[in-house]
Amino acid sequence: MMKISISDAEAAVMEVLWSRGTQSTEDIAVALAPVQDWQLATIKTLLNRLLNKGAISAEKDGRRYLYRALLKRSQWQRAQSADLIDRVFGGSVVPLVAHFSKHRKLTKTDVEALKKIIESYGTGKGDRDAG
Amino acid sequence: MMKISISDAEAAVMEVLWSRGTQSTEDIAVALAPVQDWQLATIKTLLNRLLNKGAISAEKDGRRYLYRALLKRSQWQRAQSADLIDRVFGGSVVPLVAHFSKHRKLTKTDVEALKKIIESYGTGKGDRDAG
DNA sequence: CATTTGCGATTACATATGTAAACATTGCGT
DNA sequence: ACGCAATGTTTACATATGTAATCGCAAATG
Repeated sequence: MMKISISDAEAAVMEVLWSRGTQSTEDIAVALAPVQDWQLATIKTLLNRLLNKGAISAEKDGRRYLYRALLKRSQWQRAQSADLIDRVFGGSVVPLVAHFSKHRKLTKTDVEALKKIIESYGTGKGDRDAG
Repeated sequence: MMKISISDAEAAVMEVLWSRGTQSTEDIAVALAPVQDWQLATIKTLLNRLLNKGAISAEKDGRRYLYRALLKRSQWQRAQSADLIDRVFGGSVVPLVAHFSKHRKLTKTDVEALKKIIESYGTGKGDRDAG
């Protein structure tokens, strides 16, 4: 299982597939319009690159194609996190959280949420995916 | 204060300056030798790019230069973190930690450390930098 | 003083990425 | 059946990045 790595622009397209499921090029263009000032051509290019990388699949639907994410969002998030943690913080989440804490980037809600996560850690309360 | 963005290879060089302080090209080469299979020329290129980006400064020392990091490691870590959190997790650390938790990537020690951080959060125990 | 040589500066070149235009194909409407 | 419009495919081109080689100059050396 080769590691798929996608670029930022490509991730924007994936985001649409992740949140809206199977979509046509047009659908994606519509979904991205409010956030990305891209020509349709650009989206076509990105879809192609994603296809080549194996991050998405295409299934014919009449004249056009419907695209579906193969790479899962959680896979991607995990890879991105691991990458950051390794590259920037020497392999542990702790310095990252410490960093946020130190710079007062945690809201009251964040702290509460983190407490819950930490407290329930190891008690089997957290669900785990198939990985 | 413009935002400086450095590449991965450049970060490897910064890492040396951050951990060892002011260094000459040779020093850097020596420090990197065990981890990066680079020619001296490569390091020279990277130092130049870092200079242009304003991430480091150079001070003459006889025939050579001594380089010093201008961009602080914490600045960089903060920028990288913010970037990841925004790009991948919608702006909050919580999903990231949750993610790590879910995938059992937290060691016992991590959990303890996180508890401390969370508990002391807001009590003024954490120091803050000059912003 | 002429020559060698250690360094920084300049130039090079491939791949990835952002961003698109041009081209090709094929199903639709008339 | 034929031409047009919608879609996908190919080609394009600039910038960033990884990775170096080469050039040019100042300093050390004989």
